[in-house]
Amino acid sequence: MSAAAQERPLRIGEVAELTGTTPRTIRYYEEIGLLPEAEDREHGKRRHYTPDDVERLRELLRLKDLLGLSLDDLKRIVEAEAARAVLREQWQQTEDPTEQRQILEEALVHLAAQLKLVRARRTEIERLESELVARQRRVKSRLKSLG
Amino acid sequence: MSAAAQERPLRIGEVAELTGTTPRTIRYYEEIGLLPEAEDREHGKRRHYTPDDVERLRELLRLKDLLGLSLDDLKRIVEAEAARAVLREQWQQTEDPTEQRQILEEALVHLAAQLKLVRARRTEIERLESELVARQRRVKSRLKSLG
DNA sequence: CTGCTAGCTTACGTTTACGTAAGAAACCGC
DNA sequence: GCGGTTTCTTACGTAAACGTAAGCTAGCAG
Repeated sequence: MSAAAQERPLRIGEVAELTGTTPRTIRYYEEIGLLPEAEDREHGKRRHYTPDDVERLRELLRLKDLLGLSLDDLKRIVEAEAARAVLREQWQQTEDPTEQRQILEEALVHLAAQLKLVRARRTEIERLESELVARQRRVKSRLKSLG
Repeated sequence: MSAAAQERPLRIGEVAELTGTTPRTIRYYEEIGLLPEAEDREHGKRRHYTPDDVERLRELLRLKDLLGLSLDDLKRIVEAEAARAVLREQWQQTEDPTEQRQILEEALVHLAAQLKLVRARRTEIERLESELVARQRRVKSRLKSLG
C-alpha cells in the first residue's frame, strides 16, 4: 500500500547511516523485540528495510533521546501499538463501525499518554530555559553597572 | 553569606529524599568529583549539607535528565564553573574593573552555551509534540467521519 | 550508659545498551 | 568465476551509573 515499499530495499548499513546509529544497534533492537524481524528471511541472508522502517526507527530513537525512555519503555510502547494493530486488522475486516470507533478511541488514549509525557518534558525544559535566561539577565545588568 | 548556611545541616538521607535520589548516588557523585567533598570532615564522620547544596544537586540532576548529559559532561561543566569561581575570587580582590568585566563576559559565554543546548532540546521536543498533535487530529477526524 | 537508627567505608555485583572480534557467507562489479 | 565489500551469526567484552552487602561507627532518645 505504501509507495515506499516499491523502492529498492535498504541494507542495514544504509539504515544505520540514515538514522545516525550503527548496524549493531539495529540488530540489537531486533534481538530484543523492539524492531520486527522479517519472518521470511533465511538464516545468514541480509536484512532489508524500507524508508518506512527508517522513519519508524527514527521515531523510536527520538523518544529514547528526547524523553529519556529506556529500551524497555520503548518496547512496552511498541507492544501496545502492535496489540492495537492486531485488533485493527480483526475489526476492520468485520467492518463493524462500533468496533472501529473503539479502536480509534484507543489510539487517542495512546496518543494522549505520549503527549502528556512530551508536554511535561517541554514544561520542564522551558522552566530550565527561563531560569538560565534570568541568570543571563542578572549577569548582563551587572556588566552594565560596571560601565 | 547565604541565609541557608545558618540552619541545621542536612544529612545525606534527607538530601536524597529531597532530590529524589539515593545516598549511594550522592556519595558516588562526590567520589567522581561532581559534588565537592568537605575537606574538614574526619574519616567516618557524617556528611552534612545545606539547602544550597540541595539546590545544586537538583540542578545537576535536571541537566542530566532533561538534556541527557552524562556525569562526565556534568563534571566538565562543574569544573568550568569552579575555574571561573577561582578567577572571580582572585580578581574581585584586586578590584580591577577590566578583569571583572572579563569574568562576567565569560559567565555569559558559559550561559549562552547552556542555553543553546536547552533551546535545541526544546525545539526538538516541540517538533515531536506537534507531530503527535497532528496525528491526534487525524485520528479525531476519522472518528468524526465515522459518525 | 544503652539501644537504635542512619551513616560510613570498602569492595564486589548488576543492569543497560551496546562494542568488538572472528570466521563464514552474501552480494556486486567486472 | 572472482575479488572486494558488506553483512551474518555467535560470543565475549565493556563503560556508565549506580546497587548491595558486610562490618563498623556516629549520634541521638530515653
